[in-house]
Formats: sequence, structure tokens, C-alpha cells
Amino acid sequence: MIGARVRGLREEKGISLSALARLAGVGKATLSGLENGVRNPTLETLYAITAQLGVPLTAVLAEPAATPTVHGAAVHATLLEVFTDTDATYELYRMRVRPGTGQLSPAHQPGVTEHVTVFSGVLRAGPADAPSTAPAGGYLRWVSDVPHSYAAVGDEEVDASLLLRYPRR
Amino acid sequence: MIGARVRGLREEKGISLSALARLAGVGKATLSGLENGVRNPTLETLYAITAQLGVPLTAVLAEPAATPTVHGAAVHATLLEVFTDTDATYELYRMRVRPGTGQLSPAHQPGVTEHVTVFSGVLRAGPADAPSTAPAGGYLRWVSDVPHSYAAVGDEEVDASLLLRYPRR
DNA sequence: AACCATCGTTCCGTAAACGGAACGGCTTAC
DNA sequence: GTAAGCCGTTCCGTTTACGGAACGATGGTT
Repeated sequence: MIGARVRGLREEKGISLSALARLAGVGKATLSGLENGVRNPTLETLYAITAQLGVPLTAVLAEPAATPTVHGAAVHATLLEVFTDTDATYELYRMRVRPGTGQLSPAHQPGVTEHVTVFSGVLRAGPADAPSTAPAGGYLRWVSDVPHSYAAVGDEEVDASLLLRYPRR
Repeated sequence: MIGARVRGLREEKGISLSALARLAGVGKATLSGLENGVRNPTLETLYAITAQLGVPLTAVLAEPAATPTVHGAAVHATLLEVFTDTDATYELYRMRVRPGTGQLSPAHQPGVTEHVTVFSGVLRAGPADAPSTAPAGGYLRWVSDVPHSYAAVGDEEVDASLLLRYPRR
């Protein structure tokens, strides 16, 4: 299970077991046993290996439900960070919008605003009765205390960052 | 270091070393050695312990330098995510700008653009010879193939997200 | 075909992580 | 006062993860 992830990462890098063991300064027997789940590695060993793979230890320990995600008909969003300051709370999401269907979201509390920066694709989003369009690199922003919509324009998936701002009530 | 985090979590729960060792089914010598950093635990051992503490393994592994950060005279930025699509690579940063001094950054490659959404404070940033100003909730964007500057306006720290877009060359 | 390099696994002696027991220190009970 | 209980550390014999070497398998070269 963790062995499989190590093996996956190693093969993704196109590097042999022998070579990785040499780079990491561990025995081939150690790495082989680890990848096959026969051994129960120490942290030191695992760290030496993940370091050479260029990933943090956590990448191979990957707790499944680590970061909350929001799914919808067309939108998939992953919460990257929550930030609170004196007069508002912010949630920063990584957002993907599938082409084809759009998605309508209900109104938030009064004063909540959304800020979207489009990475790729073309996004049409905003208040349901007056959405705007933004291409890759574009920026949209609206007050989301009314129902609002998201849709990918064309047949390309849209990647974007979404910032939700909740004013302190 | 990881021992300190385990000890911290255990004391936070108000549970004794002996009791935690008993619950986790590991020897007291093992837990004692782990907390004091004289042993190099196996994953199995560490997992048994963190499970009883009610935290994921990752909580005690917290890589200090897991996510690269960029320090400067006034700017502190943490890389949240890197995203590559067919014609550009994006880096999304969480950025903080200290009040007082500003900071000048050298030019990037041609075509690189920066997109900033301000969370709190007032930011003055952009090409060194023509910066713009944005309050909380505001958005700035410029082509950063010339030297550019960042500065907090007033005496409040600026919190923002910074998106760097590197076109495929 | 014979050779050579490298692959991943297996064998083996050593080093160290393991659990249990013994220890000294401290508090509470009788 | 001393016995009992729990604390965290240290001692010790057992178990096992460790690295190095040997192994058979595979692919490329002469």
C-alpha cells in the first residue's frame, strides 16, 4: 500500500530500484522489501527514499480524506487554505469546471463575494441573471448573495482558483 | 523533533506515557525512546501511537520545509500549488507583505504574468515604474518581464494570493 | 554463442528497534 | 511510616530491519 505508492513514484520517474537504492544510500534488499510490503520501514529509511524521489514523506503516506473537496454537477473544488482576519474569512479553492453542463449554486449570506482567476479554458460565471465571461488569465468577481452559475465555454475543461470572502457578521 | 510533537500531542490530551503505551500496544521503552529522539521508529510503531492520539500520521511528520517558501525584504510567499496545462505553468502562492519597507523583484522571462488578489490590507504593486494600488478584495495583474515592486500601503500587513503564469516557451 | 551490464529478489551477519521487567522518584492511602 | 500505585527512564534478551553479497533473469554488444 505504501510500498505500491513508492513503486509508483519510482516508476513514474523512470528510475530503477537499484539506482534509487544507490541514490538514497539504502540497501537494495531494503527498498525491495519495502516496495513489496515485506518490511516495515523505519522513518529514517522512508525519508531517505522519498527525499530522492523529490516528494515529501506525506506523499506516500497519503491519508485519503486529507483535504475536503466539494463536488457538483459540473464543478469540482478543493479547499487549499482558510484565512481569517479581523473583518472577513477567506477560503481559497482550486476549482475545475467540466465542459458540457453548467452548474447553478444557491445564494450565500449577504455580503459574500467570489473572486475567480482562470488558469485555462474559458469560464462563464457570476450572478445567474448576468454572468460574465473570462478567458485563461482572466479574472471575475461578483457578490454571491444571489443564485449564481458556473459553466465552461466550449469543450475545454476550465481550471481556476476561487476565492470566497465571508465578511464578519 | 517528531518526538517533541508526539509528546506535545500526548500532553495536550492529558494522558501519561505509560497509558498511551498501553493503549497503543507498544512498550513503554519504545514510546519513551521515541519521544526523546533516541529511537528511530518503524512506521508500524508510529502509526499505532498516532492512531491512539486520534491524529493522522501526517500530523507528527509535518515537514518543516515541505512547501517551499520565498523570503524577501518585505515579502514572504508560500507555494500552495503548481499547475501545468498545455500552454502554461501556474504557481499559486500565499503571499504576505510586511508594512514599512517595500521590495523590488527582478524581471522574469518574457510573457510571465502575475495576478494578485488582496485578502487584507492595501497593496501597491506592479511594474516598478507604474505600480497600482488595491485594497482588501481588490485584484491586480501585470506583465512581470520588467522589474516589479511590492509594498504594503499604511501600517497594516498585506495578505494576498499570488498567481504566477509562465507561458510555455 | 559468449560476454557484460543491469535488473529485482533472496540469503546472511550485524545493528538496532522492539516489549517486558526492574528501577528510582513522587503522591496518595491507611 | 510504610505500603501501594503510578509516573518516566533504564536495562536486557528477542525480534527484525538493515546493508552487502550472491543469485538467476533479461537485454544489448561483439
